[in-house]
Amino acid sequence: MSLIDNINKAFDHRIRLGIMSILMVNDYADFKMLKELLGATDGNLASHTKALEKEEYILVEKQFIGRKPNTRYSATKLGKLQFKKHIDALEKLIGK
Amino acid sequence: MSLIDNINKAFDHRIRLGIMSILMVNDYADFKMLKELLGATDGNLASHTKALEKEEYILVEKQFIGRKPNTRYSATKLGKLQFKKHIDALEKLIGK
DNA sequence: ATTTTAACTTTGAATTTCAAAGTACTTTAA
DNA sequence: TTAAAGTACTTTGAAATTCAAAGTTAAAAT
Repeated sequence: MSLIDNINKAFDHRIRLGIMSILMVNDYADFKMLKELLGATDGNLASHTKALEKEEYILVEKQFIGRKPNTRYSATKLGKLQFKKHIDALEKLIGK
Repeated sequence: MSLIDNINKAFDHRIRLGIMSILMVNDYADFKMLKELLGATDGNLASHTKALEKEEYILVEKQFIGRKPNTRYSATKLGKLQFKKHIDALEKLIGK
């Protein structure tokens, strides 16, 4: 068991780290919100949300608000758990 | 200025994060030590140290110990500074 | 009616990651 | 003493990932 075993590969990237951080404190965030908060381009954000969705760390819900499409994201129970583990591992790694 | 502006891309990867963490508390670490602590393969570790070297975040020194080649790494002043900034940014991001 | 804006998705090129194989010795064992 | 095994990396190139440009579809503004 190495030093970085509990560092989760899925959260290695700063945009995915950002997405999860946002979804830990907000029940939902939509595409636009994530995009603005993270300063990501559309395609880039889409691929990172897709990666987290694939791991089942976030849930994607598509709906219409009025007549406009809207995609909103939330963290799954698994995602929250794994993210917490990741943070703990990070703290252990850097906190000494 | 977005949420993740101060998250340093160079430290996004867990192996590079591990290397820097080790070099923050140890003046030096050699290839073998990094490899064991991080559980990385040779080629993989080499490419991550190269990436950090390119940014001038670590210093690479090659010497012989007895008759064996030995490569040791240390964090540069810049590397330490940038890593601290990164950690601060991480804490801000995840600490609520 | 036409242009602009919004909210994404698709695409594929560029970059990054990774481990297998290679290099250049040194050490051990026969 | 010479062959086999180990050490300490480096090189290579295939695979995976990242990224933004361009595309799509429809709404809003002019």
